[in-house]
Amino acid sequence: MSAVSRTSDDGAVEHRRMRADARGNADALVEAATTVFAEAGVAAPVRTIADRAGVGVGTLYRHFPLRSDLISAVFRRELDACVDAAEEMEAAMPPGEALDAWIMRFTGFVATKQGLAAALHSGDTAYEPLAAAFATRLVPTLERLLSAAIASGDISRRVDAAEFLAAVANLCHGGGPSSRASGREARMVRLLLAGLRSPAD
Amino acid sequence: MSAVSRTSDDGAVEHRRMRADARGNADALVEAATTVFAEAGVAAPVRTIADRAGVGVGTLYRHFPLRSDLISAVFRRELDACVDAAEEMEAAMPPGEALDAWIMRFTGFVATKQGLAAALHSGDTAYEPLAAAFATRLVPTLERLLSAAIASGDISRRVDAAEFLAAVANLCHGGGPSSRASGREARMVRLLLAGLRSPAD
DNA sequence: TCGCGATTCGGAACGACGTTCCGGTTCGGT
DNA sequence: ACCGAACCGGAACGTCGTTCCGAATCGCGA
Repeated sequence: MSAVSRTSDDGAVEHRRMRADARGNADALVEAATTVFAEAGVAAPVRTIADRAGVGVGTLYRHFPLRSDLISAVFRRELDACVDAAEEMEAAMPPGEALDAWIMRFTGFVATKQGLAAALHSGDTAYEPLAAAFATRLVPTLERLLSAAIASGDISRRVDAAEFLAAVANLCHGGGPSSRASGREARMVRLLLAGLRSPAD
Repeated sequence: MSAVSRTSDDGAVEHRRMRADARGNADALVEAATTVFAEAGVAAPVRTIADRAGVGVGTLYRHFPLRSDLISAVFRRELDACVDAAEEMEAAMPPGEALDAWIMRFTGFVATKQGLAAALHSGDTAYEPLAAAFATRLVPTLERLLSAAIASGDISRRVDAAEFLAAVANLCHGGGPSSRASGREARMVRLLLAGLRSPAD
């Protein structure tokens, strides 16, 4: 474990001690991946991303040896925004509402990422670091929201935060790039939230 | 639409007007696929199935031109059993319990079929006939159960049967071939069911 | 300013996969 | 027993993820 100032803790791009061209390519790759993922989902062919970045596949693999590294780099920013939103919601509304609002926020995040949830639960070991990154940031946030909502009496059931998060993510897989599918997913997520209110058996 | 006696309505094996060797191979393929799907999930390589059946890939594609045809053939029997179970449950218990029991039965069915739900929602058009077959058999069953439970006052929310079914299936994707994952999924499905009891907003 | 070595680049190459295709084989009615 | 139709098997093609290495490039020290 040589300690040479990693910019992120998930194996993504190192921004120090890098040649200028290398860094330029890494940035171009993240940008290209962002576009391609949005258009074709996270399962998009690697070569498509490399081509769009004007770079060979070798270069892509040099910077992101694991497929999950590239995905992490692309979604880390949005993930942070999602976590930050929780703090604002906690401050602005009662626990029960904050919980609902944040879950719906999370739903919106996942629903637009075609194939993200599928990748996370594919069992493919290559995605475990990515799943871990999500869990590290998201699970504590949800735990806080759940605890507060229980303390205030807004919800009556105690559930495992990781389980609940995985469930919500799973609920958002649905029907490819089609447009109005999001309505269906949101309805089912709301149903799940309603379940938290119903008395435990 | 030439009407020459199809044994099933989803494009699977024709059991009439077939040479004896052809039919033997078709049966061997279904049997092999059953084993392989159970061991490695529905995404298992085609060649694995052909090898296990002692047959070339050409033969496999001759009998099942669409991947979904093979999957249909394998799961149709279990699917029928699932539908039949609903009738027994309706006769044996009150509507609310019957609904719960059948949904958990369905959960058990889907949970053991690695990748089935993922395939159904992959957006790949090859799976649309399969999805249609599931919907045709399962949706009316769930609609009946839901209506009865509403009429008896056991549940208070009205939901779309197809949506709910898709949601339950999605909930069961989780974590690959690992063993005790089913507990998590069942818990979340129960939470969804609890949501049906909570008063509509 | 120049040179040289470490670093990075690009794409050819490999293996796995789904799918198509066709020459050879086998069935089964006559 | 014969012959055409139906069927079989696996070679072959295109796509994908991933690895590998000779060639090109950068940037530090002189």
